[in-house]
Amino acid sequence: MNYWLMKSEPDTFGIDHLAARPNQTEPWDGVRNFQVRNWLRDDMKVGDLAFFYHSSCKIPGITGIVKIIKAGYPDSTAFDPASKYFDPRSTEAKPLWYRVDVKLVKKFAEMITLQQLRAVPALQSMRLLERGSRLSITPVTAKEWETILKLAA
DNA sequence: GCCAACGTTGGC
DNA sequence: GCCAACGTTGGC
Repeated sequence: MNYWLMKSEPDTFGIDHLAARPNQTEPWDGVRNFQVRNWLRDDMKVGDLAFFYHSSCKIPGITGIVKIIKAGYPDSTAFDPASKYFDPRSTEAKPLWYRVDVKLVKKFAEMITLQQLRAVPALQSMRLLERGSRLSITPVTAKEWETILKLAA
């Protein structure tokens, strides 16, 4: 089983949006980066857990945990000319982009801020914290996962 | 709003 | 296949 960190802008789709969804479930679509696409398509499995991260906001940080409840399948927003994620290179016969479905597991009482994460020596090599890291989904090691969970306690 | 970092595009 | 230009991300 793998661990992940998934970024979202709280103004667009934050953890409270997810909490308000029927079944607290949502397709994670709109990813248009090949590296992340490969993880979505090949590596994110049912039962994997991910931190839900708020980015591009006043206080960025981890706000909770979600679970992958459906593994990679074609992102149909790429087929829809009306969607802002439309990509004519992707077809139903040969899909280019993928998504997974996530379900809310837990919203933290207190957000773990990016600033807090940076201050933890055990997290220095975390993918998220790498210089210039911009990927909307990044892998998290089991060790990092445990370390961060303790911060949430 | 600025700007560093970096992925993608497209001309050659 | 190189690489400059461009666009986007995202923290500050």
